[in-house]
Amino acid sequence: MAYRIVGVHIMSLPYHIDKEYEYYLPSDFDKNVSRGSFVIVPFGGGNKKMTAIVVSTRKDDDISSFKPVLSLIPNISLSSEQIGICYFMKDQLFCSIGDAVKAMIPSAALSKIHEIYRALPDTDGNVELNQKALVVWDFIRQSEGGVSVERLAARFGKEVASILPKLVEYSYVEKITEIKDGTRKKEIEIVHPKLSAEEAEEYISGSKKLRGAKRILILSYLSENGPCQAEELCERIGVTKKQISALSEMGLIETEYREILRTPYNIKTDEDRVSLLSEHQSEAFRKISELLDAGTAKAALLHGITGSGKTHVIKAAIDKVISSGRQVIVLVPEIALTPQTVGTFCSFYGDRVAVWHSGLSAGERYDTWRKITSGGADICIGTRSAVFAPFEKLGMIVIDEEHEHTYKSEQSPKYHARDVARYRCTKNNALMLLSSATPSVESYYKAKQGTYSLIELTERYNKAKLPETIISDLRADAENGNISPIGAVLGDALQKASDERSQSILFINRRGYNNFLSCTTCGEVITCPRCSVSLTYHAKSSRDKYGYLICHYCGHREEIPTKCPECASKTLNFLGFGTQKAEEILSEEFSGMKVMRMDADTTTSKFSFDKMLSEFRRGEADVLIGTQMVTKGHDFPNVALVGVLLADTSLYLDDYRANERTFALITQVIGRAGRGEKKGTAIIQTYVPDHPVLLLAAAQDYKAFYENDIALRRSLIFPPFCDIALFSLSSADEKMLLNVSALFASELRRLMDGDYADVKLSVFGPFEAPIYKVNDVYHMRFIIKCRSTKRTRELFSKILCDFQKKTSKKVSFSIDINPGSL
DNA sequence: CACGCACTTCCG
DNA sequence: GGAAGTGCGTGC
Repeated sequence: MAYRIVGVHIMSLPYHIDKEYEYYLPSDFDKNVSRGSFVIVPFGGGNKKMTAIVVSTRKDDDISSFKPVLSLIPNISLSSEQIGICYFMKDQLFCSIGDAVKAMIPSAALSKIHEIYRALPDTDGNVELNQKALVVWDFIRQSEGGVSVERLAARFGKEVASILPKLVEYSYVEKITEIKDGTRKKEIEIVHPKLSAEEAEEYISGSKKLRGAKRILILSYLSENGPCQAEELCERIGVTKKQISALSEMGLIETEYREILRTPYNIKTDEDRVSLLSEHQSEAFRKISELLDAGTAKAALLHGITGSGKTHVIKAAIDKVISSGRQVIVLVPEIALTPQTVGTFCSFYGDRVAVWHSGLSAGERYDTWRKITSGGADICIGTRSAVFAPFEKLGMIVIDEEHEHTYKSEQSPKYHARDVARYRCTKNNALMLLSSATPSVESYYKAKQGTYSLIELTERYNKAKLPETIISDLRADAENGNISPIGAVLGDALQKASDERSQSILFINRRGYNNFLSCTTCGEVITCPRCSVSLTYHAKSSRDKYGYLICHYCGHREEIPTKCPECASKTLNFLGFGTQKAEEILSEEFSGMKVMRMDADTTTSKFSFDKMLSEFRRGEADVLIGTQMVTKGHDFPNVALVGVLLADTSLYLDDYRANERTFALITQVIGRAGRGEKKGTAIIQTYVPDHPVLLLAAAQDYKAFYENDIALRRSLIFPPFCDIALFSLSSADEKMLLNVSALFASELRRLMDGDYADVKLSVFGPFEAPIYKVNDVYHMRFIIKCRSTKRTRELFSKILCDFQKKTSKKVSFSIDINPGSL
């Protein structure tokens, strides 16, 4: 008789042993097991129960060499497309299939395996225990219902792991593995009247006896008002759940449990809202329309200057996809920072929208997931992980503000939403629509090359005016002895705005805290001799008494110069200061103005963020000073002045994307000024007023910026002309880490000279990570310029597996392909 | 000679 | 990752 054999990937195994393992299905087993199902299997010498996903099935007569599948996890499975995404992620990102699955599905959907130890009653004649084991046993004996391993480990430390098997062996305790159903649906209890009005009346009037005035009250309420939610009933007439269930047991009423989906957003449809497309917008829509009609996978970049009404075009495209019976995913950089985008879509599409982001509770995520799989939504709008929304007929994925770094995951698996989106669109013959006012150089390059269709919106909607932009030279202030972060030009403008009773926004770059060295005389910034990036200051450590400057790309390191290499003056200064300091200074220098500070410290909850914004909109402060979050699209009609305190901080971040980020940031800031009737002013303070990126941003000339930057990247070989692989090694044992890093370097060289001579790599490293020691763990890294081809990935995968197998577990390895920052 | 531990091996 | 297997040092 033939048995079914399933190939599975076990969920929590490290990368180097993550492969397909085969198990047989016992003959009486659930017939529903198929590719995509989740199962529990015994694994390893101890036959530990593990969650696994089925990726293949076949038949075989001989099952002698296999272990059996233990059980099927109900209510969840992956589609073929989703399994495909997992393999794609494993191949591209060097993560296990299990890690990919975890990134994709809500954690609440998978059952959790709990190991619980419980004392056995009869312990006579047992082997004697040592002191420690006795204490542990006593602890287990005293806790009713058993204790989890986690709690024992927390109470007695890691050594319990060696004690517990003995306690089990000598029958002091038993080990129970329970599988808790993770799928907690939220249900509401609805109470129905069961009696006819006449029958109920008999109880209410007292002609039929029923004890308890409250019970009679329930009957009379139900017969008058019909079915009611139990909680509401309790609240309205002051009864308890117990009284309801008592009546239910007596058969006088009926209770029904109905699953409800938790929706954290209050969604209202606003069907009156009709938007007519301008001529330019119609033209853009027409091009997108063609791509949608093509019937094959397409990708497009919608490049539209701020205020050109990209959202209207996107909305029209979404309408078209939905009316053809397919579904849409809309990705936004961050839900909290784009409430109006979310609000807009919700008002257009009502409850056909599913909102997905990291702020959802586990239960809310699970409900949203179910809403999508059950066909209850046509649009999923959300952050990065919404790219996995389980639609079956995906027609389009929109990535709004395509250049934002939040689309790259910082945790493993370190995927980029754009790459997953492209994969999904290819498999679904769908359209990937990127949208931005300041596209990433990589995407614009692809558009220029023809990989993406380029759609441009060059005209401002409603003829809104661009603000006047002034680049203010801080060196002039320095010469006049003004060391305040608010220069003369900005100071005057602030005063003037205040006099005219209009508001101002000041933006300060959160990044860049005393981290690079600049000459206040000539504006020169100390940069790396081999790379076109600034050197980062590293504070002194036990090994370097005075601190040093380092390049994060090639590892170049030098002492802190005492004079400027360009003009020889001794006015080198560390640049960068925080929002708090700026707020302080502002209040001192402009005592009449009310200042509001908005940064990560003052907006700990999403609630406070919205609250501050509406306070500012109501005019409760003259100046809003803050980090990145003040630059995101909120309409403040009374804001006429926008200032950037120091544009340089993001220019000289030691990252090849520094220019791109600065350009995007300044463009965005300028867009904040003069949204109302007044013509706005934007003031950009800098020590390098001639810097081309600043000039081009002030002129809002993206194309010139792009040409400039792409040329730079071409000559220095940075993406899109290569891929960057960041290999990280970390360990608490510094000496071992250094040894392994050296070993890694020589092994890499050996492979590059031998079996993988055809793979072209430029290896930089090993050198210390920017933050060498984190939580007593040391970090080393290699930066490798390469092309992420099949062969390159084979090489990376091989060396990663080899080292994880060979090296002691005290050192851990990871790869990040094209990291968000370095 | 037993046991405790570091280190290696393998998991279907 | 984790359990079992291997080999060696220490302790009565």
